[in-house]
Amino acid sequence: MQRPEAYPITYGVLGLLAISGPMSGYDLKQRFDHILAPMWGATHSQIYNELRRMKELGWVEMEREEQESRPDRKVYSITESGYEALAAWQAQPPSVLQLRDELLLKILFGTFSDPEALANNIRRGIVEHEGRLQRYRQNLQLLSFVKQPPEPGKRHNPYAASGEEDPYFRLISHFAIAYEKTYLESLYEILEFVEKGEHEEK
Amino acid sequence: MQRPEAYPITYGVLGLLAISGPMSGYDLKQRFDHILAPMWGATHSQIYNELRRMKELGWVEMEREEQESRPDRKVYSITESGYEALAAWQAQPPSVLQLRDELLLKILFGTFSDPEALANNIRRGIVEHEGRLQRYRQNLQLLSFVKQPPEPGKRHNPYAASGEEDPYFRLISHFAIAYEKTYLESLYEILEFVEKGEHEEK
DNA sequence: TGTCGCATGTAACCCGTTACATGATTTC
DNA sequence: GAAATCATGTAACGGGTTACATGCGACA
Repeated sequence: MQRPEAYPITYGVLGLLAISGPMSGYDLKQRFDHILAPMWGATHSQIYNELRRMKELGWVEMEREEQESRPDRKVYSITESGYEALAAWQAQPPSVLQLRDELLLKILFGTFSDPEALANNIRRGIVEHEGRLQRYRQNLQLLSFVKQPPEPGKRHNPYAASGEEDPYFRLISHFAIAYEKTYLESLYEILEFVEKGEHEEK
Repeated sequence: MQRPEAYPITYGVLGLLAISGPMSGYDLKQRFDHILAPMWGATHSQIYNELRRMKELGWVEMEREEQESRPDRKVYSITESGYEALAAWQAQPPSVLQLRDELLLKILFGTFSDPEALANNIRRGIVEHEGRLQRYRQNLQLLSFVKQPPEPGKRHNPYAASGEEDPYFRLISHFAIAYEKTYLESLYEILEFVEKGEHEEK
């Protein structure tokens, strides 16, 4: 079987260009961290890589934007061929979700751990996920409008162009919020158990 | 910064040996798929690799078990030095959780997708996660006793040896069930929205 | 006759991570 | 004067996946 020409991360960048309009690699990284955080992560080096790949495939175009006293911005936009590639990927069955959660792994083997150290790590996890929950809630309030100035003769996100919010972004944000709430509830429950054991130890 | 001597997957295998007792690589793969499915995945080739790594580190020992008309089983058990390594890892702050969910990615860009194809993929996701939910529930009923015959002079899971269930396994299973329920609720909600749009399209 | 389960490995590949690199401007 | 932001890249490395490899017994 031959290797695919693109990967989920590729389509992640492509899709962001589709729903949010033309952007530089730098902007894409910021957007990625806000909007795609619940489902995919990417470093800036990866994004620049995918942009090069997609340019070679003809899925995106690049326009240089000159700036004084700063490096030029390279603004990428999705092409018609890019829209087709995006829809074709979306029609394929997705790969199976694979979690990789080191905190849960440490908890599972809790019998062999120092209770205090374990409790500390659970508390760290709670702080981390409380932060995520807040950010996702802010996303809904601040970023629910995926704005995009309509350009004549070009395709664009119909919701964004009309000033409405993209309903899929709202659905995914709800998902992310529900997810974090469930995650946190479990962590609090587990912490309670570990702290009880910590107490009995003394 | 130098590379670590071991990784989460390494400790996943090591921890399984700690809570479930001596096992072959083949057994570890089966256990892994059942117990660690909610938080980490591993192929058999990876497990054999980690066993080799840990044997070199002195964290596990191997004993060959001869069998007629089948390949010999190599039974691995955790050493005292392995227990120490496990606890040391557990005391370190865990790496940040990074989700990679291709289905959510496809949904987020739903504006540009064929609604019927998208709905089909959501239905696939529902089937997948309903299956997971069932398996995690069965885990709780069938595998809640992490049995392990007590061997004199050797360390072991105190819960398993006494015939009690490991409370951490129960907590993690509860987590996994709550997680899948939340995930499914969101998928049903999203499917409803997509099907409504599908209908209006006609 | 063929596929599934048992049982253990090796080889190739690449996405994703980490570190390195550059350099101006603005903020504390 | 240090740190953060803007802005774009390259290089090295390895964990994780996929495919290849072997061979017996049981079961349909």
